[in-house]
Amino acid sequence: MDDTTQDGDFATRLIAWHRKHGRHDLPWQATRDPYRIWLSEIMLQQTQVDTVIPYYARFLARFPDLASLAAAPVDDVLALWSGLGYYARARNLHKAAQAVVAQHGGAFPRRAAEIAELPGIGRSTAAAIAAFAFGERAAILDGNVKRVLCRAFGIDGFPGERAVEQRLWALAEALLPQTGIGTYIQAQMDLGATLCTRGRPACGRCPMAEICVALRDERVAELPAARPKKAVPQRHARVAVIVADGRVLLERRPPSGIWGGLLALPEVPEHEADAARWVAARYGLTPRGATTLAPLNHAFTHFRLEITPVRVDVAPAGHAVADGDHRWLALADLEGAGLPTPVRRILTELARAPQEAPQGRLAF
DNA sequence: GAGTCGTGGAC
DNA sequence: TGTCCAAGACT
Repeated sequence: MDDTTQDGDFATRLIAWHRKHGRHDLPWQATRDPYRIWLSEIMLQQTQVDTVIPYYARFLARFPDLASLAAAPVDDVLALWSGLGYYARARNLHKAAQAVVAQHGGAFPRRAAEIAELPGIGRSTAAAIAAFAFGERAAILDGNVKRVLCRAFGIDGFPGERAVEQRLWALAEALLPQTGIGTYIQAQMDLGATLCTRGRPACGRCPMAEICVALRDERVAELPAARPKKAVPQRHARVAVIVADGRVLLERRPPSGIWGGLLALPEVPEHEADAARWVAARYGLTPRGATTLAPLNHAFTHFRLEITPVRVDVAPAGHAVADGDHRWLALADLEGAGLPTPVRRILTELARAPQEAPQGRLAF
């Protein structure tokens, strides 16, 4: 089939549908400010709209414009990102803001090709920003568009595969209307998010029903093709909950890897049998007792992690090891810190019942 | 090209 | 409870 000509007025159908049935009241739709559009696109990467909305509002309240973001310490940015996941997005956002100030005099670049040079912005996100903020005629290819195109045009193969993705990009480019790009792109996203959904698509109300290959061939449920399955490994970690004077010791994680750059509970090396002795040796603290707490499970996309917290009460000792990569966090002050979700859960429970009797076995 | 990177919603 | 994956990018 010729993707470039047999489009059945794809864009025309989509835009007409969007006028009546699209989403028009999302918080980032009321502006053409590239900063606000950019922020929304980054937060929405691999993240659903309902999850983003409160983060978006808090972030803009603290950083109303690009200059304020560029001038802020990265820890403040990470704190506002805490719980949203994919923290490299926050670090790249911060870096990109500084790059715009340094290289573009604070004015956000207007063309998709330039926008894509900024850290954390790939081809699809750059196109979305350029289209929404500046009306550039550029194609996006996110999860929604992939799903809609695979179904409407009956495209086989896993969309993450190179050849399939190239074909989808070409198709997305070919389908672009001459005008009304911003509306068209929003319409694509809305169709995928509200109607051509993964689970139960509402084909009865779909503007593409007359031309949809998957619907015609009764292949809606099998398109797009599923990701090839892989075994998800199970990992284990012990973390030290070092408590002194109602405060807990946090340690910054390495810049790359899981929870990169975030403050988190120190991870006890696997070969260390005695967590308390390790704490004494590593931090120069004086343990008064250690208790293994109830383990908790955290599921990532690509592995499972069982976290066993070991509470180590130590003598105050002037709160040693306080530097840029360590921080004694008061349990009463959990909200402001940029913490991974499991760490926040552990500490919230600790703050709720700090004197609670040990739940697990004693470490020594 | 295949791994890595978080979290929560949907089923 | 498990499985899949969402407005992807980077290495």
